[in-house]
Amino acid sequence: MTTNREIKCQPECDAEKLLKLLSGKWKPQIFRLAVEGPLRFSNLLRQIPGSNKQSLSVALNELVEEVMLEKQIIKQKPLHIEYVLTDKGRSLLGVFRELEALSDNQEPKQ
Amino acid sequence: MTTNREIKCQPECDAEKLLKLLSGKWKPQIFRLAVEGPLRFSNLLRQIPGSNKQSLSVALNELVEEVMLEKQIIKQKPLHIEYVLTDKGRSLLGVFRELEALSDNQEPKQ
DNA sequence: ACAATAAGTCAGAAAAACATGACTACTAAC
DNA sequence: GTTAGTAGTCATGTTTTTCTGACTTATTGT
Repeated sequence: MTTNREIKCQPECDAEKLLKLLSGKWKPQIFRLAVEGPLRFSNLLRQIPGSNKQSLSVALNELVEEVMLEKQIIKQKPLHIEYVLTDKGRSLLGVFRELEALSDNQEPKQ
Repeated sequence: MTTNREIKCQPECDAEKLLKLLSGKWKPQIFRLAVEGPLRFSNLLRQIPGSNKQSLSVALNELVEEVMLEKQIIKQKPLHIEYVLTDKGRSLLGVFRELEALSDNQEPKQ
């Protein structure tokens, strides 16, 4: 009889996989930018100073693999690729909001 | 005029620090066990298969440092140490619940 | 004094994550 | 056919994280 079941997560549960998916070095920034609109590779490189092609490429592929982003080939004049937030990806915003709420509350700084 | 400000987080914001704090290899499991009651070092080692002293020690110290856990010396018969979830630590459960809600919803498996 | 239990620390090794620079593939313009 | 733009991959190297096993400190029991 477990009276306190506030977290029901098991060792290698989905929640932990999800957490891991969010916590790469550049993933949070990618999310942050993705909510503002479709991402393009070369833009990301410019918009995330200190990052690099390889790491961004890996991060994007992982996020596409987990259906957080969708990769779309835009067949227009200069033919390019857009990474768009999926519904699943969008649903993760709640997690970020929770995190923000906490850091706002707990470290009010003056 | 940013019309879509769903995430206001800046590159090295508190939310990302928080995320990083949660995402060590053993931290989520430590949290999961901490909500069920005070932790003891030797118990953790047994309860988290595959972990090791060094890593748990580092993780616990970080969590204590960030006031997620409190270290208490119990002056009783076999004199031992307990790591207890603080209010701050408890407030992080919301993040885990968000994560769980998502993984439940999105991968219903059957 | 000696052994046992609890809670670690420390140095070094191994594994995982991340970064760099050179290179590739495709398209379109000149 | 050469140049330029976009979107990468690849091999390699560096850095960070995690693991292992030996050692330490403190308390209690015999």
